[in-house]
Amino acid sequence: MDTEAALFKVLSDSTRLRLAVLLALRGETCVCDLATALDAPDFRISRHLSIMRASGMVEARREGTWMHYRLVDGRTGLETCLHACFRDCLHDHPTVCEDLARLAAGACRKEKCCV
Amino acid sequence: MDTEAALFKVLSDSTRLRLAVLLALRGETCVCDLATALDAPDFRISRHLSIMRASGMVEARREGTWMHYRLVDGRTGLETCLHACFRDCLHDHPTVCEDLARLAAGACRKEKCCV
DNA sequence: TGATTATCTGCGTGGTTGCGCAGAAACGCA
DNA sequence: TGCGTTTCTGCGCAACCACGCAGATAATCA
Repeated sequence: MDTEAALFKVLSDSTRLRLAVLLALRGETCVCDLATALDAPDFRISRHLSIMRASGMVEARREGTWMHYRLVDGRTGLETCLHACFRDCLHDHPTVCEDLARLAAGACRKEKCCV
Repeated sequence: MDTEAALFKVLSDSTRLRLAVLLALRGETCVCDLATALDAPDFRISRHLSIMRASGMVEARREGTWMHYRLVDGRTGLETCLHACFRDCLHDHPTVCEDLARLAAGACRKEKCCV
């Protein structure tokens, strides 16, 4: 049961939970866009993503200077169920809506990122 | 989003996660039976239940010396979804099965409890 | 090579967490 | 009131965690 508790622990921080929901809704996204979305310093986003990566929840793909993160497909029933929770129960959460709005407004200003 | 993260935080400890799943599967159960099920000292169970109670996840009902705890009906989509996870994804988890077996073997030896 | 941009990481700090022990509280009963 | 049972709680301790800062690393381009 430690494995399952560890999964919940990863989601027990609001920064990481917001990242997980964003990745579930938007798919692959780069660090700078995630930092814009959450209005948080990039090193904080990066550190939380590395925690999520170590737990196996997300994977990373490098493209030039940019790192693109994405949610790994659920490998257990619990993981799959939680991903569904992200999409179905949290997609209209005020904070998530704000995050998405900031992302839409601020992303891709750096032209070569996330095209 | 802090509210939702706090919900995950409650479940991020394996003792509390086991308690939540047990209560989801068995319904109302008293502290001594939960301590038997998890094979853990009663004061530890009690403390974790008080954390779950403070978060609004469980409610308690006193009956003489015994305290019976039960999962509160989900009041948000997320809570309801998580309860479904407990029942659908974790009911056959080895640890949960062991907990249920200990409970079946050891419960109600104290005749007046949980009849 | 050197500058620039994007991302990551070592470090110190303050705050939180779960633990066991021991004892307290709540209740029933003689 | 006094005893036994069940449950809860104050305390001290060791481990963990998220934070910001500052600097390192990685890749691109002039």
